[in-house]
Amino acid sequence: MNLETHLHQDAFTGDSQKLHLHILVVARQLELLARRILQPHGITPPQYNVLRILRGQKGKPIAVQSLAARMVDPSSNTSRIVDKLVDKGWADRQVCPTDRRRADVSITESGLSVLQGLDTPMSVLFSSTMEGLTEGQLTALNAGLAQVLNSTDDLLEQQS
Amino acid sequence: MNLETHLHQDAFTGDSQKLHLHILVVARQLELLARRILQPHGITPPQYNVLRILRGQKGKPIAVQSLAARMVDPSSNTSRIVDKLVDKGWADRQVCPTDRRRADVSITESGLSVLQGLDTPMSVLFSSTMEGLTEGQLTALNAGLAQVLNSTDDLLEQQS
DNA sequence: ATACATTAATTGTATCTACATACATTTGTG
DNA sequence: CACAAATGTATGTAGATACAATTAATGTAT
Repeated sequence: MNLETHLHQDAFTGDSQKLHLHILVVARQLELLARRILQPHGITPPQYNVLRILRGQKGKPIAVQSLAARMVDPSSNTSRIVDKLVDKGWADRQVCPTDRRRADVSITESGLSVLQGLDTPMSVLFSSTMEGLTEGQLTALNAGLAQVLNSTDDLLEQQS
Repeated sequence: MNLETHLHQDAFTGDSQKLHLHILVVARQLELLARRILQPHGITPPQYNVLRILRGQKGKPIAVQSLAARMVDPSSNTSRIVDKLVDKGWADRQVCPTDRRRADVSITESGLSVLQGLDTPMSVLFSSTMEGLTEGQLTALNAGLAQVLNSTDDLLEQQS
């Protein structure tokens, strides 16, 4: 099923607009698929994202703002996402000794084991959604999106 | 700025995961840019999406469910999005004469003129975000994402 | 015709998000 | 040291979203 069929639309005004829509639609689908996997475990995609970052710290605590900078969706609500994780016992938060404004966040054993159970289904998701692509296409797509990311970063920076 | 820098991360576990993240991050950026344009006019991205679909109907009314099928984000809240548009006088809703369960939605003159004012900035957005790409890259990206869309459609259908 | 299932849209509810703001702490400057 | 500015986090609030349940109209089978 192509984009036209997916959106029940005949054509688009240009390849740029089509790519724009393609990116939005596919992102939406990927998030939906991830949600289906995470939901039974009581985790939302942003929560999963934060847990992954925490695990990547390999024990080293991280400040909330650094966490936000590493997230796919760097909203201003990282505090509340961390709240949820702490409530569930998957993360630990304590005041940073050297700068008491900061909150050091780290993952707990329980958080690690939840993540571990998700590793396989999530990596199966990654590969199965991309399995129709050749290695060359994968590289080309990543390169192209890197270029778009460049443009959007510029445009966003230029506004702020 | 590449994805690694953007997410403050060193590497990814594979090209599939990287592409997955690329798509999510770029989609997020594109939506943010669109939001900046739409916000001063009091329109949200989903509302804009619906208005565009209504205009594409060229006067022919459309049912809420068909509207939902054509949206980028086919959430179950199309009713409430239409509510907002009707409240602002941009859309019109009336009971379908042949099937009174259905609600026929159409765009108003006022809605058309709001859209018209957004056409230029939005198409500038489309082209400026994609301007770093060659025509060939655009085509390749669209083809690649069409392939991914295929896979995600399959996976989602298979679940439901 | 009546009962039952199906379809279309809306509504309820909890959660999540955006954006602005508040509060505490730290840093820089005279 | 005093004091303004900047920084890090948390919260208040309105609006949006996900998912389930509900209402209303139509289709279908006996």
